[in-house]
Amino acid sequence: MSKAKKPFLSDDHAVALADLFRLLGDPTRLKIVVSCLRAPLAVSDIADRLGLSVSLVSHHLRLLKGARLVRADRQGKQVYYQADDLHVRRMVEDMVTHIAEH
Amino acid sequence: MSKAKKPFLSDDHAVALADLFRLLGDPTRLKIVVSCLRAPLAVSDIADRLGLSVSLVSHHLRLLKGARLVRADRQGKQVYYQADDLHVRRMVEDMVTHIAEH
DNA sequence: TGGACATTTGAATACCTGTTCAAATGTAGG
DNA sequence: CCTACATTTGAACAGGTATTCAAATGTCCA
Repeated sequence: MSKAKKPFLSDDHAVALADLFRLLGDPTRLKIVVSCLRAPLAVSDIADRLGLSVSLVSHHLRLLKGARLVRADRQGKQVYYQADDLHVRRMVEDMVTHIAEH
Repeated sequence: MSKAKKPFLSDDHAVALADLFRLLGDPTRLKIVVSCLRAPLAVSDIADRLGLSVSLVSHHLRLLKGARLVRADRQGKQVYYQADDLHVRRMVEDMVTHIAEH
């Protein structure tokens, strides 16, 4: 049970957290994240499922990987991606539900 | 107890949710939101506290108000702003804590 | 009403970023 | 090695956006 501390954001933390939100702030990238929230998915599978070019998906995945929002696993020719940060994963799922419920 | 549904994002929902994240995806705007998470704050107070120009803060508040992330209350000459969406408020507090704990 | 204070608005600028296309790299099998 | 498939990378372009400055609007009080 916490004491309801007043949240304070240092400049560094603000930048770090904003970086995270900004990555989720693009519809295409957000859909990519959501699509591999539960199960690992190959790049071309994500592209097919979302109707996007493989190149575009790869560009976005690079950014997401850079922020450790997503993790890559090579398996033969294909590279499987999945959401990596547990906390962020739950938060995103939660917000998706929130939006769906209006 | 929910059944752990697979999160799905329609195009509309993706855009709406991404809009929300994008608003939080700027460090200045994020700090503005956080600064009025708990108590209503006047525009000039926010500006002073964060070391920003009043004009800049006002511009950002307009965007935040447009997304109903923030609510405005005029009291005489001053306009007090506070975070409006309960769910988002909790989410932001949660993420601030998360970032602070690394 | 007139003047001081608080906030909003608009235009202008400089920077950032999502997307596309073409080319390069990596990987498995014949 | 060569081919086919999967992914990555880089350059280029278009559109978006955070910031600043000056001017306008709103509000109170003498």
